[in-house]
Amino acid sequence: MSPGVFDLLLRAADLLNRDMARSLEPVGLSPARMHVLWAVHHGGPASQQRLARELAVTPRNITGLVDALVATGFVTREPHPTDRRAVLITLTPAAEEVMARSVRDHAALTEELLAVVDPADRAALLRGLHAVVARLTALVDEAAG
Amino acid sequence: MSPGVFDLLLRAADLLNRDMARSLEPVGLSPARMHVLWAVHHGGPASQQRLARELAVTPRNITGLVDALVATGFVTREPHPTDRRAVLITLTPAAEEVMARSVRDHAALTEELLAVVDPADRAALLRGLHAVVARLTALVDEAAG
DNA sequence: TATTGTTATACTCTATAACTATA
DNA sequence: TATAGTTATAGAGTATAACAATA
Repeated sequence: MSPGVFDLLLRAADLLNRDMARSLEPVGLSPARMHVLWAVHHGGPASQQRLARELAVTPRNITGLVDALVATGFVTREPHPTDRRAVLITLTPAAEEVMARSVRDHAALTEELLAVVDPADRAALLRGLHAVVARLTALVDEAAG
Repeated sequence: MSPGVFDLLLRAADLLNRDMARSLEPVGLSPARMHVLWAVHHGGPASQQRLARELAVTPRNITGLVDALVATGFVTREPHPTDRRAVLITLTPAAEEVMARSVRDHAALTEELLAVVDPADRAALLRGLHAVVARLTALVDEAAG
């Protein structure tokens, strides 16, 4: 029996993580820190609480990631306009540049991956992946309560 | 524009990792340790060098994972029959049980995921994933040298 | 009283470098 | 001289619990 959806997705996951870690390394960013930048880039300046919710991680964890991103010049902690307890995590120009390049690389890889798929299979592949991701999302949400 | 292959794969990867971590937790296994058990289960008793190569990780890292698996009763270090420098990592009955259940869960999830895909799309989905994984493998291998 | 972020502490995974015992 | 594994050290990511400041 050839590998099923599960095996293929697992393998793809591993490879994607490897590839992303490799491409981030020269910029001095880890996957976890990139994830924070990505969340701020889509979604705008965010409180650490919001980031914790979006990355499904503890607030304490965000404190550490933001500390590192501040130290390396990718984000700043700005005062929240209406809540003096909170901060607004904001991207620096350096981070905006990284994100712009990331979006381009991202699009290039999407094209490259789709290019190796038989044109007749492309629509079905995307539909199938959508369905699978939706089911997985439901499973995980359900388990998380 | 709806999400492309890349986004869908990334999302699926994240969800799969979450789901696997969740299902392993009650058994007292982390993803990295499970990965070791999996490599020994398929492939038979292994030296730590072989495991390091298969998991693409340093030998020192394997020492730590094996230490933890020995301490929790999932593997034993047996003497290598012909090389007195090496050891053979072997699964305990407890680990064999865990693996048997894992294989069942694995098959169940594969079926469950495929079930939500339109039957007319299934073959194309598998072909497409195969092609994408092959391309990703080539990209990563090429980058690794 | 509830929420935002931080200090304190700890565990897991990972890496490099130096060392030992054996090949 | 090269290989298998370990000791020593370090850093990143993650978690819980207790605490301060503010809402």
